[in-house]
Amino acid sequence: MKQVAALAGVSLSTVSRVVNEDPKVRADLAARVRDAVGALGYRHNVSASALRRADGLSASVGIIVEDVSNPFFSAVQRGIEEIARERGVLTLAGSSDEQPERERQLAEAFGARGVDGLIIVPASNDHGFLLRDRAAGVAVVFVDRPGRFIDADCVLTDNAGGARQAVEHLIAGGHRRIAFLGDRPTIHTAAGRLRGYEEAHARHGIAVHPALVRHTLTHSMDAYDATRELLLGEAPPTAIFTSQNLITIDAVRALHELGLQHAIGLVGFDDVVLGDVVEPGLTVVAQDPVELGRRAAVLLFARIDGDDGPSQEVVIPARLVRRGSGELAPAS
Amino acid sequence: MKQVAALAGVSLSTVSRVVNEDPKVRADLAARVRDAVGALGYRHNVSASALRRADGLSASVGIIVEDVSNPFFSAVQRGIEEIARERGVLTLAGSSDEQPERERQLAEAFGARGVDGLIIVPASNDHGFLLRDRAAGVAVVFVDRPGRFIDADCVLTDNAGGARQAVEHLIAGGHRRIAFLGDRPTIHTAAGRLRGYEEAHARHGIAVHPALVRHTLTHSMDAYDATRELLLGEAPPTAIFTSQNLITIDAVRALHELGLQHAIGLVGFDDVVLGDVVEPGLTVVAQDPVELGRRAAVLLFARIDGDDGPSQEVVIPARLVRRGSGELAPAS
DNA sequence: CTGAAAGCGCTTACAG
DNA sequence: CTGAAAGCGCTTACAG
Repeated sequence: MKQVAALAGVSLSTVSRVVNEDPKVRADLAARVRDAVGALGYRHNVSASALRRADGLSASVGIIVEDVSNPFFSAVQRGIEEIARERGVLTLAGSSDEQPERERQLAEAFGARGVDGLIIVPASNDHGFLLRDRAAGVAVVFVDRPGRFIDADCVLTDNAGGARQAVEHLIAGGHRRIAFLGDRPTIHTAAGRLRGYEEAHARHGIAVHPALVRHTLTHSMDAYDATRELLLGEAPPTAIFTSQNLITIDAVRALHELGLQHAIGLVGFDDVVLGDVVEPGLTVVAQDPVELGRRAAVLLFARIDGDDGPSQEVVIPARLVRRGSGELAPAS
Repeated sequence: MKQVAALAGVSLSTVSRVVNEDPKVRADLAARVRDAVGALGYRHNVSASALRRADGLSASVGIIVEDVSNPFFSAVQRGIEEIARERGVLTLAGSSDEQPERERQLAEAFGARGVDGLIIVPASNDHGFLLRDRAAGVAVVFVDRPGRFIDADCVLTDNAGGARQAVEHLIAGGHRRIAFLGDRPTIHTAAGRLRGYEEAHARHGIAVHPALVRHTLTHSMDAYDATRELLLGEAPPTAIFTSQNLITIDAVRALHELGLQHAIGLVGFDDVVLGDVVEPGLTVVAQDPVELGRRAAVLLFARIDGDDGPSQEVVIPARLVRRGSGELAPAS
């Protein structure tokens, strides 16, 4: 910037004003500065700028998801990026891998880079550590799951409602022995979906069979193994509700290998690529992850712009998509 | 930091040294500083630090891919993150949407935030604009496709070799009329895969039928429509080579809707979720996108660490995975 | 080993 | 409208 000022024959202040598009600069001076910028290949240093500027904004936000390569979360990330892009805001992204410690480290690292806000898919069960960041002026919005021990905006899918819908759909089809395959029950979404599963049973006066409820299917083949065990064991279910995209994929794989895909009902939470092509087609309760991301970003930028109203909880409904696997009648 | 110094009763210099883990600070002073840091909830400002520090490093790198929500690119991003994480380096990510202008803007925006390096999936056909960033000390590595008009490291899949393998596999199965469904031919990967398709034909003395070669299938239903047109037209192909994940998915969908999935051979470039469950299973030439990302990151950090050897081109082979769709004999 | 001072690249009252 | 000066939060020679 110093060089630009020298070449243009103006002061640093003037260069700064031109770079920041202050309209009060005389046209000919501005033109000279812009020429110098071009000639020198000057690059504005946003970090240095943020250091001194009144609002302290760095025009960047941090995103913490469970795993950037999970299609669900990468779609959330994409939704955030779309809104951020309109404002010229950049996104930093990191994967917590569902580890509280890693989540904390990422939040801290983002904070240390001066992000204006943080959009977080919670991994830990205490987000008190974010209070400090917020006190330092960092906006915080949670997405997919609410934060804990902190009052902040969040954008959620109606997990219980979606799961209830899925399971009631199976019940309406005549199923009475419906298995539940879930992630760690400590995860908010997993808990909500389990609740929906139970509510659906309760509404129809059907008992939940504890042996059919399987949790903590977190690793690559867990749900595959659980599906096999359930189906090959005694008193197998006539239908399965898989409560998450990766679990659905594993279960479908197991069903196909056992040749039971036309015999056992299946509804999954989250849509899955090729879900319409597999036979039978996959009946799912679909979320809209891009929309989840967009809404979270809108909320975040409202806070960055100074909105200090009470915190909001946005709930987005899930949509039942019938494709065949959920419309199979029980064998008996 | 000033407050920390005051509370600990030491100078700013000492606080800075402790924060940067300089071992030459007396233990009791260091302890006092750390206590003060804890008590005050002090957060280190990495941007301000980078401004003054000798190496000028911000411990962040920028990633530009076509679309962060495409499973292929999100896996690349994940691979980069894994390597970056080991070094405590953060990743900024953005989608170019295959638009040169957008790619340039992202690179500039990342540069303005002082990233130490850039990993780019090229969208434009002239990366001369990066020369300026590089002169300013920003390392550059390309991934998936090479950059143009700039001498830089890149990590590529063997596109021509993989495509050749795929098409020769179909030829070995008896196919002579093999369609090619591709992205914009200006994209390096698409061009390489087309070349492999042509080479496979040439090696076996088979003529390529221009009517079976379809390009620029960039939008959501393009490949679906193209598949229908080819199959419902006169002189349809007996097999299809789809040169990219999204195109494969569209083509499979069209095949299934036409009920031709067991009649028409198919090999796709890129693996696809549920590709083993669909019937017939999808034969693909699989890339390893996570590895692509990892290798690119390793190369980038070597440059950041000062490696100024000649630029490298790393080529990773693609792997044929037989699952059924590529082993279908031609109908005639 | 520690501290006072200069300065990284920038913005912003404050005069003029 | 423009410029000189102070200062954002930090690091780093330089003395001591």
